[in-house]
Amino acid sequence: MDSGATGRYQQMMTDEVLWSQAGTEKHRRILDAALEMFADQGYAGTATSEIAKKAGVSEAAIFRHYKTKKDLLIGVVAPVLRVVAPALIADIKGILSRRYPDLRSLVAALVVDRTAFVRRYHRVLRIALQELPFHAEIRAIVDEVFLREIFPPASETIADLQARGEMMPLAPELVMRTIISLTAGFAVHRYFLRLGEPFDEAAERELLIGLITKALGPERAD
Amino acid sequence: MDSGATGRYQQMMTDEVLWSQAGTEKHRRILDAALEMFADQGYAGTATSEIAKKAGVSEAAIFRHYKTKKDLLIGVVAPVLRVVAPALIADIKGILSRRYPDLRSLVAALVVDRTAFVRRYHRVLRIALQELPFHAEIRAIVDEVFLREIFPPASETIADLQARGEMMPLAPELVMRTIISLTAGFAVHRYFLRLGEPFDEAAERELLIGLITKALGPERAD
Amino acid sequence: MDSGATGRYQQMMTDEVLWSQAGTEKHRRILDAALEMFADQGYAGTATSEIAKKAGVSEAAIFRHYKTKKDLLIGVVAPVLRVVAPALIADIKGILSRRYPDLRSLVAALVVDRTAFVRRYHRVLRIALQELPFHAEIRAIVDEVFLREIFPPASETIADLQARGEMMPLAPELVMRTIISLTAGFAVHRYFLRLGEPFDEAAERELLIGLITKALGPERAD
Amino acid sequence: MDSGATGRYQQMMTDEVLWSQAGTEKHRRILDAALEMFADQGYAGTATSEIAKKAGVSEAAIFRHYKTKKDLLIGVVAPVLRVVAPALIADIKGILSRRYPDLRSLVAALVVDRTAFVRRYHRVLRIALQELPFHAEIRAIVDEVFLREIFPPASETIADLQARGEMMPLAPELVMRTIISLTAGFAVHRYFLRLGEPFDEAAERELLIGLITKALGPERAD
DNA sequence: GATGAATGAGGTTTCATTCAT
DNA sequence: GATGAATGAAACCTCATTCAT
Repeated sequence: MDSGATGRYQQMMTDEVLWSQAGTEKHRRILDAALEMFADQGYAGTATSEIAKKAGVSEAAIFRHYKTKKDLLIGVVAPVLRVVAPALIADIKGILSRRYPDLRSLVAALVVDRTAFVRRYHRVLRIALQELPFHAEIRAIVDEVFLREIFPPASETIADLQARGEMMPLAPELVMRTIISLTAGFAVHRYFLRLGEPFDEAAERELLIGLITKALGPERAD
Repeated sequence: MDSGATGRYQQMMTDEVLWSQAGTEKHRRILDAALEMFADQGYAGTATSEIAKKAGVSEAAIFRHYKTKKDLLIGVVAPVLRVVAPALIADIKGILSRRYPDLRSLVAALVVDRTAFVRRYHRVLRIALQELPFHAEIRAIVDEVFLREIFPPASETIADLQARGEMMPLAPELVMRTIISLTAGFAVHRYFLRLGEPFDEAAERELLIGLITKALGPERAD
Repeated sequence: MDSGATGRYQQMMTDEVLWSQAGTEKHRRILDAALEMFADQGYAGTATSEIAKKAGVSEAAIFRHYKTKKDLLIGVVAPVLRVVAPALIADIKGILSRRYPDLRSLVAALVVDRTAFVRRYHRVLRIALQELPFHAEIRAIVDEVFLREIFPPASETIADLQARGEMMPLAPELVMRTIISLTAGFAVHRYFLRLGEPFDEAAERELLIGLITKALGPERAD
Repeated sequence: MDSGATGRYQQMMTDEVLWSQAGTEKHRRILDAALEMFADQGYAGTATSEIAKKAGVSEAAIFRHYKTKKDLLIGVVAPVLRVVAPALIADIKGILSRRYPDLRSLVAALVVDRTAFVRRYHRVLRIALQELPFHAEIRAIVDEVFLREIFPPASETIADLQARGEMMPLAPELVMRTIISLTAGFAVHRYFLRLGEPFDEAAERELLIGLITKALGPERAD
């Protein structure tokens, strides 16, 4: 399901690589269990004892690796934000360095890539999103990664597209917010609000691509 | 602060009306305190004792009115969803029953209305959003209100606009998702990610209106 | 066993008066249990669960009254230091305001009083002594009570005795240290190092009185 | 710093000699760390993990040398009590075997010796004192050393002095208690209640000597 | 001989909830 | 109707100790 454009990191970023901090098998199981339970029940709604049970370890084992429950949360969330997000950027650059016949092709490449990312890491992203308002530590990571690693290259690319007349001359922040909003709307619909309906992912993705392209495309003569 | 277009419910839905369940001053203070703390710290992250202290009542007083903590959550969230949302719809109908020179004017009327709504109730909405994944009760209310009270009239209106050639012929779900996504992106940026930057609300709103109009406007000849 | 000179506080300072903070019977039982266990096993060596069990209450009951275990320690120790010690002083003043045929009679009155005090409160005193090095809070109380309420009147009395030629002209600190050291040596021997031997309290007290009198009495011609 | 009268053991009893049980550098570091932490935080208030960290070894290393934490406590405290105290006695005997012009010279020699001892080992003594009530093992050592090695020769010497008319005919236990009480009062003031005041050690020691001499000296004609 | 990982038992504290007054 | 006291259960976390490597 991952198209070739998705980039190399998809294959590499197995959990073993992602959780390179975890030296032991048990440590990895702790992270796996925490990831799943935090995603399902929220951070505050999950007891460390539940995580321990699900991981098949003692509760004390958790606290050997993480001084506090909050440290565990960071331990689960940070790698994805720190390691994966920058890898994404590298891929975006690859995508953008190619030539596209029109904005639509570009958006299509981007969206396919992004939805694959969301599909792969949706549980961690869900946790990060849910806990963002309550944990300054997570906000700090997001701020840092975004401002330092995502915003500058993305701005550059947007400026480039706008210079070529392929995109409306909107502020880069607004462009990014638009793409993120619409993609997130798609993802929320798809992954977080499971309404049990059948979901034709490919078709939906095409519609999303169309919407973004239309919203951001160059102004036509009225 | 609420423009005239905002509709009648704004004036009516003071907290006293909203919390019509609350017969006594104390009851209202409990709901106020719970609203604020749930919004700030999340449901699971807020102790009933904290709510009691902030409300200036005994903990037992809370449990006189609500059998369980979860009941209190519902008591805080449900009125807005049940009372306010339908009132919104009534207003939307009013908005839509008028004639507009073009889609843009319509979207403008809608967006102004919606952002006022978000501004007014953003804390309750935040709670509802945050707790949606964890509480079937809230999901049920949202489902019910949405499916029964919001979706049908909105669909009808969308179909109407599409019939008039003012809007792309997209599925009503997608149209609504698009409006919601972009408005929510705006609101999140505005209310939940306080980055401390100055924020020119009127200008930003114009941009939002432009984006939605462009995304959903009728297909131009290529 | 308390001679008339012992003063009024002995009769008054029952635990009910001492623990006036304790509104409930259970609260008092908590303080009683904590007092006993801290004295027997030390603060760090006593679990709150043990205190709860001995008091016949739930562990949570302890933490309703005292936010932390340390607060409980202070709650046990402070009243004796704050309420009883100053009452002592008042009595000392009474003792000293009388006329005595010689230093020995004065020391006798004092020692009887002091040993009665130690006998009455030896467990709290033991705790205070044991925990003094580890808890700045207790040190602060001792400092305050001593410097503010004990030292000044005692100094005055000592100066008075020295002026009358009844006592060696030593610094008041040293006089007090001598009395306290010898009395404490007596008390430690008597109450804290239970060597199981029979102990003729009255006779020992006489010896103590003699020693103090001799040590502090006026210099004889050599 | 140690005057000549202090005796031979001062030079010998470096920690290396004292902790002759410790074969390795690490073992010695463990004992050093335990000594310091037990003195500062008490036995029950010190975690083995803290000791390990301060010693720069693994926690397991501690348990290689000592089966339990209590064994470590004994390992820290016993040598001083078993090795140093008897050495003291030997010195006392030396001191006492000399002839003194009067009781005061004798007391002076003793006190100088004893305060030097306290200065040298005050941390171990502090631990022993603190933990005495809670550990039968320590009490047993103290009892044994005292009853077997200190009491008999000291009694003999006291009897000797009393026979020579240099000392009041008090029970040897009381004589020893008096000396210990007053010296301990001095030491507590000096080492354990650091009140931050300047402290003229030599002058204070003279006063202590005077007090003991006066308290225990022969009865003058009244 | 030393360690890092692991743990069972238990530490203090908090929680939502009940109940006598 | 309101409260302060009370609590069982469970929260997070720490402890002394063991053991495979």
